[in-house]
Amino acid sequence: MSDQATATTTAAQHGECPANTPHGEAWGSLSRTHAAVSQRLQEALAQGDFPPLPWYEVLAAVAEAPEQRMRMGDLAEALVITRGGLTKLVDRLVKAGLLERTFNETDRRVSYATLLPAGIHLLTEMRPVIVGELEVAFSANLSVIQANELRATLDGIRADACSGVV
Amino acid sequence: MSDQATATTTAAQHGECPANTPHGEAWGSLSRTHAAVSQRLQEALAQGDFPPLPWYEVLAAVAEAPEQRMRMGDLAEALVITRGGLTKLVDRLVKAGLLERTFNETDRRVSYATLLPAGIHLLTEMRPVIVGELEVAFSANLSVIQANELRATLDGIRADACSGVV
DNA sequence: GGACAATAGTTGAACTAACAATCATTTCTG
DNA sequence: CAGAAATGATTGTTAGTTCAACTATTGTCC
Repeated sequence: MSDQATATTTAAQHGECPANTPHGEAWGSLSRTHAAVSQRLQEALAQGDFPPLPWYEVLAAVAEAPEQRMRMGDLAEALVITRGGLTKLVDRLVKAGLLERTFNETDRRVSYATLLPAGIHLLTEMRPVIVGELEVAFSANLSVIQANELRATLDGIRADACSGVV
Repeated sequence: MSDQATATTTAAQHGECPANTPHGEAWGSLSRTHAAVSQRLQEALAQGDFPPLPWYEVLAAVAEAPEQRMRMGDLAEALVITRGGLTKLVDRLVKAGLLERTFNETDRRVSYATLLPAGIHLLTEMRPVIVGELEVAFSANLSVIQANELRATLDGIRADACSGVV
């Protein structure tokens, strides 16, 4: 145990620790950048007395859907959170009068999260805050072309991460 | 401000919602990709009866630091989590025998999270799982050169997001 | 048509993380 | 040198998330 520890210690001290694969480094940057930007957005929202970031994500996702409504399962998948978590998140937005639950007559298992006028209104107030912060964080580093390239790269990675069980 | 809301409401109803700026889209991809890859890593770790992803991140960060130890504040900043959260996270790793707390004689405010042999050993077991999953997710989409470009891009964004208060 | 599996969503318990307040130590300043 | 400000870390509280179990509805296959 001690000799093994000594050996690894030496390796790390020499900087030849095998963690630093290019993809590992890229993942580290991705993870930390997500946390940093997310933190910045949360701060900006809190400063304006707005609800937390997940509320915005729900509203934005539903607003883009046809008829301003989405099935719970689809919404959970779009936000990459669990269905149980989404149920309670939507509960809070419903309680705040931003969403309502509507139902499907032909398949009574499914329920929709449907945008209410108050939700649309709040979304229009939150959006400039989000967009403004993102411009600050992204504009200095990314042209429009580069932003689209970045998006395409990340979407490709996500596709592999999801269907990657194969 | 109400006319502004009305105008935007109409826009949303017509599906020409202005949220889709290039930077906004890039952020959406970044956020969802982070969640998807993170989820995949968590699943792989759970499947091998390994501790959750944050434990790996702590161990990996400390392992790369000189003398396999880091000040709590620096570690929190590196992982982009709060100091309070880190205190309790390190508590769990200490309780598991992976880290120990050590102290600085010259400044007795600071404490270090110091890697123990068991932590080094666990790290060497977890690393191939993480690296393997990342290879699957990234290799199909990214050459080594592209991975480094992605890393540089993301690091630039993070720098702006952190120092961006200006 | 009726049992069985599959799908959609919700609920309760355990865990995790963030926020604010606090303690201890050090540094600055008059 | 004493007191105030700043720094480093921890603690209690609160809120949010996940996981597993559960209900309800629909589809499938003898």
